[in-house]
Amino acid sequence: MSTSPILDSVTPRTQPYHHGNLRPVLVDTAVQLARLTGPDGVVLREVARRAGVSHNAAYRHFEDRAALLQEVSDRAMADLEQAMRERIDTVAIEDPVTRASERLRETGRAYVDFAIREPGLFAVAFTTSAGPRDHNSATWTGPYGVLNAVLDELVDAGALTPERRVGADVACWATVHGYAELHVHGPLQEMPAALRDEILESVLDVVHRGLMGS
Amino acid sequence: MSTSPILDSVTPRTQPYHHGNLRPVLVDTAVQLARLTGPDGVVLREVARRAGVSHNAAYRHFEDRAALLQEVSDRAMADLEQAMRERIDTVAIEDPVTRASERLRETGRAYVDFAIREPGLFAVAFTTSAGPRDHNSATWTGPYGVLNAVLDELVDAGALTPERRVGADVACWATVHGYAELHVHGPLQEMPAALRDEILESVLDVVHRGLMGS
DNA sequence: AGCTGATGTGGACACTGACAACATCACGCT
DNA sequence: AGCGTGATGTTGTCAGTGTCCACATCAGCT
Repeated sequence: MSTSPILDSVTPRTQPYHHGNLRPVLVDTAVQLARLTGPDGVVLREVARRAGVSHNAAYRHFEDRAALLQEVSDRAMADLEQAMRERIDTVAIEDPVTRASERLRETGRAYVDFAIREPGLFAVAFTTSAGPRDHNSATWTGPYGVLNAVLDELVDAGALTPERRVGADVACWATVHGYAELHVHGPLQEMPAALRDEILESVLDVVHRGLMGS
Repeated sequence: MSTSPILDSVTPRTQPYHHGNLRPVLVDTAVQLARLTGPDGVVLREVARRAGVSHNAAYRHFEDRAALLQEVSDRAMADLEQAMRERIDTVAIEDPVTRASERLRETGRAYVDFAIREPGLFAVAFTTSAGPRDHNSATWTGPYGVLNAVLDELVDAGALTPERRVGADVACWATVHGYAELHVHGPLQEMPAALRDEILESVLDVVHRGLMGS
């Protein structure tokens, strides 16, 4: 049936018509783009291009561009959580009080470091936020769950009173989140890294004293 | 020369060819759009449409879409600053220490309130941030300048030691900024207003204790 | 063998930011 | 008085994007 063997050997699809594994590849590609350029860089057609597939192919796996972005956001949140867990586990201190305190500090440092190291992912993580599913701290997972667990350790160690435990999660979260935002996308972008780290320590001091007294 | 008097009486431009006052009108329109839809809503063609002018007219007054957005950002920053100043001036307390403390709290409340009340402007204000021109707190104006002034009042009143004054600005800023972000664009959007205000007070308590001891 | 549903393609449409060529007009110079 | 010149506004165009629709391909079941 071939009119020309040349066309037949050159033209035939080097890739099968059906990719077979497209969805995860699309997500990976989108994550890669998000790391480079943030939320606005996650362009449906560019993702398809890099996946070696036609534009529109993504619509078989995602409702929307927003749906794909949400997937990237979930991945970013998971990455952030893991970064926090890893850093927390590096604390090797016996005394329960100082141990819990230091673990809280590492939580904050990990949060800010992640934002600095992965600005694109950090941005995507908080652009399409479905928010905490419920207001019950116990069942919550993700970065917020990690923070809550560490704060509970402080209460168990007797370093944080139950009264001050109320709202402490939001206070900690807001502080490191704001610090990260101001440095990553905000007006403090140009601050040298050394100074940034130094001031972060003093900010963590403020939170520590505010929660547990001097 | 008119082929038809009807066309001549119907067609003539109701508006003069040159707008005469376009630039400020464009900025106003852009601000209006930003309030409704945030940074992404500031669409050059839509701004021109609402100003009753053709697309591209804006290019005679702004280099870029980014340039127009920067103008909106400046306006938003000025609005935020004014909101803070107004709220600060409502504090009517004699005792210098409690007066300065309360003025600091009002600074934070005003910041968060503005973000809640004008989410679009708040977002634009921090999207295109040129950042503090210099790291010298004295010459700085805008919201950051207001904060620094209030913190200096606390030092003058003897409530805040000079050592703890270092980095206090960033600590305060980060806390309220993070609190605002989490509530305006972030995972805490769905929190009821009453609870939001209540927790903000406890967060401000943490900052107060952290800076000035219990 | 043939059907069917899932998956991928090609083509369109409306929208956007940006550029280039042209139109209009206020103002100053001769 | 006339002219021209630069600022301002317009029209036309291009590439790029998200999304919809019709069609192509193909694996697996009947």
